[in-house]
Amino acid sequence: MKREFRLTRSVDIKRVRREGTSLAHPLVVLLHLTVPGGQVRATVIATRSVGKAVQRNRARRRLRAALTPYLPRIRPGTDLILLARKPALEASFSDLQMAVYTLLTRAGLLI
RNA sequence: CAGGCCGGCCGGGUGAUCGCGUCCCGCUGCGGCGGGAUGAGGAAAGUCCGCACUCCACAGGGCACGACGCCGGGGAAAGCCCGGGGCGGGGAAACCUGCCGGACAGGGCCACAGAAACAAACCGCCGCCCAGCGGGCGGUAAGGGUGAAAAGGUGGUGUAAGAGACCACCGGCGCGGGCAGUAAUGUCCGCGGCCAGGCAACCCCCGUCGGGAGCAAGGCCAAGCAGGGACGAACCGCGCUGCGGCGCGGGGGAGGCGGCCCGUCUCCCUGGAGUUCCGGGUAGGCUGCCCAGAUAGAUGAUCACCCAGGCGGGAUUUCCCGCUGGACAGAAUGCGGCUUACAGGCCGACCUGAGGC
RNA sequence: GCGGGCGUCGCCAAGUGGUAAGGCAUCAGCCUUCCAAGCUGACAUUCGCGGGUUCGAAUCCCGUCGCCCGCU
Repeated sequence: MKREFRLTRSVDIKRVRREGTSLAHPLVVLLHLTVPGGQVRATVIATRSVGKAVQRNRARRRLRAALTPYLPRIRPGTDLILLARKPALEASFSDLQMAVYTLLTRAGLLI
């Protein structure tokens, strides 16, 4: 995932968490917010509840890898956050990808 | 060969497809594109000790507080490393492991039990007296009993009974000396008094060291806003004066000084330094910051084969087949240590047992 | 990255060198026709865990694990 497509600003992330819509799945939670004008920006968060540093990094990397193929198909002007849950560590990669796809579809973000 | 023990090292490899950070080169329609190089650990971890570095004006003295404490060497330093010494614990052995200034400087504590816990007579023993199958006074720490702990052990002399009271040997302590060792210390000889607890991971005393905070330290830039209330030292002397003030000295106030005092520095003394309360604004960038160097955090995803290892089956001396399968863990200023976690494997030294030559 | 604090029964907790209070909950019994209340009794061989100091440790020292709070 290129830096261009990343949601990096602390304020932006706080805004999505505050004003965005959230959708839950056993493996991952999706938060998204429509922001006029911009391109797609996304980030992955794994909190301490997922595990220690190794587990958190691993969860983030796998989720990022699962999300990347869908980026070109997401409606522009969307900020989104993927929040890793603990079972995401044990899940297979195809299950992770399926979970991300399901969430994006339910949110109506795919074009 | 089996088991153990010590030290050191490694801690998957190759390839394919899709991707990421940083740097360099080239092209560019400035959005990028192409090529190349490079990209986690022995503990990166816990944050337990140090140091560099930065700010607190300088980092000064004393108190307080904290850490450390056998000897020698290494080290910038350290609750660090190496070697050695003493006392203790474990093991058959190789070896592993705990502790280490002072208890006549002083204070405190030692529950229960026990007569008594640092000063002592409950039973017993002995003497005398009352007098009688008991009691009183005195002597006695050898015996009994209590306890984690109660005036060194054995034998003798001695005595009313006893006791280092005295003697011999042994153990311990102190002093003096010889020898070995850089030293801690060891060992031998002589002398002494016979020697009255323990705990300083309780306070404490002695010695050594430590000023405080920490890269969210700190520096620069940009953006933004709105101020208000309370407290607050009566200054004094001298000199200059263009009469508005200014300078010097003393006194006082506030702060640096994050525990206190001294000392010291800065600012201020009535259009006022500053302290404090309420309210308002900001939550960005660059730097510090690295031959990995991010700034919500790059080294990943998927797969194949191989290599260790484990299990099962068939041959049974090395062979074949199938399944399984690689730990602990992810840099955020850098470095030196400590501690803790860790599948499996390699190398070397040593100990014990069994067998062969 | 850094600074500080707390772990005692299922829950809330006292105890800071001498053998672990108390309340709620739970269980058993009494009372009641039954329930509740009340009364009586039971309930911590590991004080988060592992070592050490001490005659003796929840308490003192060292290490370790978990949780909480604060700092841009």
